[in-house]
Parts: sequence; structure tokens; C-alpha cells
Amino acid sequence: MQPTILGYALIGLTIAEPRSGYALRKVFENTPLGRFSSSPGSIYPALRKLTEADLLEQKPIFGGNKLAFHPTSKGRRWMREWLMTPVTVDEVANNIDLALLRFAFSESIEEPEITLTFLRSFQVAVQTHLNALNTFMASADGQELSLHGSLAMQNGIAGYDAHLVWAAHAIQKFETTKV
Amino acid sequence: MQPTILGYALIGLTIAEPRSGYALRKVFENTPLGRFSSSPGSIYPALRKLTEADLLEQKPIFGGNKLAFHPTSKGRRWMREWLMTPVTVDEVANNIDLALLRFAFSESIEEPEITLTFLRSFQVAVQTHLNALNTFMASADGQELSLHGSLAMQNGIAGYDAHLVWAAHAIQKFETTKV
DNA sequence: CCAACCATGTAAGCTGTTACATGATTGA
DNA sequence: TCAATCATGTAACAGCTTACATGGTTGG
Repeated sequence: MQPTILGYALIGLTIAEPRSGYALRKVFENTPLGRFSSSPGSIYPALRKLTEADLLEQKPIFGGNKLAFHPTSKGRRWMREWLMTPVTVDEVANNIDLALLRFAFSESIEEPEITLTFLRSFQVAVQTHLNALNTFMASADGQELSLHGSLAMQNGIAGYDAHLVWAAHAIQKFETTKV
Repeated sequence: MQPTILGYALIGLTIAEPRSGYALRKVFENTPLGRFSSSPGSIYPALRKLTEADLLEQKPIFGGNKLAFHPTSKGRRWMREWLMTPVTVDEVANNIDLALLRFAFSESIEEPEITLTFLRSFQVAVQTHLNALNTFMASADGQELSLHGSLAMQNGIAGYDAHLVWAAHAIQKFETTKV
């Protein structure tokens, strides 16, 4: 069973800190992770499936009696593998938000090398995609675009440019921090 | 019945040019609209629903005998209303791709004023959201972010900055073209 | 004590996915 | 003629949404 994106988000949050289902819902309500629904109808069934798949377990929080969801070792392993999956051009083109979500969660695996590997593959994928877009704009097809079409392309190119600049900056930060 | 995003995409494409369901699928396969699935299991049921809702109709293409989906007048009206819906901060924060899809389709309604109104509301929404992000970064909470967290925020801010610059540029293009 | 919040669930319904299936048309 | 492409569909299933429901805890 492959977790959904929501599933990975739940595992990632419990790695950062064990939480109750309710607390997880609050995270989705009150933080930039709000792109996920906080509806009980999505969270609780997802938690149950993750528990059944032995990726999460519910046990008392350290020094307390309340129950909270914790990642299992299998859960941590799967998360790590998800984060280590190289960023593809396809992911950059159609799901770049997902890539950035993965970057955010790479914090929970406290290994700078993993974040760096991720960022480098992100950089390569963005650069490759950007080259393709620029090539298209320079081609005959690109020259024939309507005003709307060419503006939409320009918007895309400017966005990927910003991502590229950011990636270089982020890599530099992690390289200097690592030392 | 409110069309889904896929539904609006289908109406928009048929406004640009009447097409068969198969031709619509090919568009999703071979263009930047590839974010939509081209699977028959999504397209054909969607086309049937749109036809039942009197937003599309299937009739012979001009001067031919082959059938193609055309927008009905109701379909055109609904599309126009969808495009005229102002961009909200929430849309910018969680669904900016959808806003840009609407921009792209505003080409099919050949009224520069509509595109301009859209772009201005896009610009305001992006600026508002950007202000909120910058305020957060300057706040105590923002100062306490981890390296991952602050880099993720910087990435977001840089992206919205690019959108803002683009919007100003696009507005200027349309204003000069309009004359 | 009572309102607000904590905490967890179920049921119906919609969309979309994958996989399977059918048959017509057309160009080499 | 035969392979590729055109063209349209169905069935099973997964995931999420909305709405409904229940009960415990806690602070004022």
C-alpha cells in the first residue's frame, strides 16, 4: 500500500511530533499546510489505513496517558524513501507543489545530505524543464502564440526561474550549515 | 450543476474550437494542459454531464458530417461568469494554478476588458497575500523558523513576487493592445 | 454548570483513476 | 489488408467532501 500525499503529510507531522488526529486536523486548519482538508472524513480514515499498514501506531505520549499517533520504524523508512525519490521533470512540470512539500518534510529526517540530494535533483529538473520551455518559445510554434498564450508561457518561465534561483540559494545555505 | 475544473476546461476548449471527445483527450495529452488526465474514464462521463446540463451539445461540425462538441449559449454564459469571478486571496494561496488556467481561457471570450479585470483582481490578491507572508516573516513567529521553514517561505515569497511582476507586465500589454 | 473545545467516527455522494472493451476509419 | 489511429464507452475501485453524530474534558 502506497500512502497518498495526505498520508505522507500525516506521517511527516507525527515524525516531527506525535499528535492526536485532532491535533493533526488543527495543523491543516491553521498553517500553510492548509491545502489539505482538515475534515474528519478525510483524516480519520487515512489514519486508520496508515495504522493498518503499520506505518503509524497509536500509543501514549511520553510521560502522559493521552494517546497520540507515532510513526513506526516502517513509517520512518517509507518517509525517508519518499523524500529520497529524485525530483523528475514531470513532477516539476505538473506537481511542483508536491516537490516543495517533500522539501519541507525533509526537515523531519535530520540528515542534511538527504536535503541536499533532494535540492540538487530539484535544481536539475527545474533547469531541464526551463530549457524545454525556452526552446519552445524560440521555436516556430512559440513565435505563433497569441498574447494570452505567450503571457501564460512567460508567467511559467518567470516562476521556474525564481525556483532555480531559490534552489541555488538553498543549496548554498545547506552546504555552509553542514560544515 | 456547477462544472468541475475539468468541465470548464472542456467548455473552454470547445469555445476555442469545436472538437470531438477524442480530440479533447489529445489536447490533454500533448499540451501544457496535461495536468488534466486524458483518460476516457474521466473525459466521456464529464462530456455527458455537460451535455445533460445543456452546457455542451454534440452536432456536426460546419461543412462536415463528423460530430463535435460545441458550447451552447448557456455554456458560453457560464464560462464567462467563471472567468469574471474575481481572484481571491484564498485562490492565490491554495490554487494559483487555477487562476492562471482561468487567465488562459479568458482568451476564448474575446473581450480584453474581461482579461484586464481579471488581471487586476489577480494583482490585488497576490499583493495582499504577499503582504501577509512578509508580515509573518517579520513577526516573532517568522524569526523562529527553522532553516527548512524559512527557505520554504522564501521560496513562496519569491514565487509570488514573480507573479506580481508578471501581472503588472501583462496588464500593461493588454492596456496598450486595447487601444 | 455550561459553553467551548477536544476527539473520533460514519454515510452518502461525487470525481477521477485504471483497466477492459468495442468498433470504425484511414494510410501505407 | 493490416496496423495505427480515431472514437466512445463501462466497471470496479480509491479518495475526498459534506453533513451528521457522539461523547469526554476543561476553564470561566
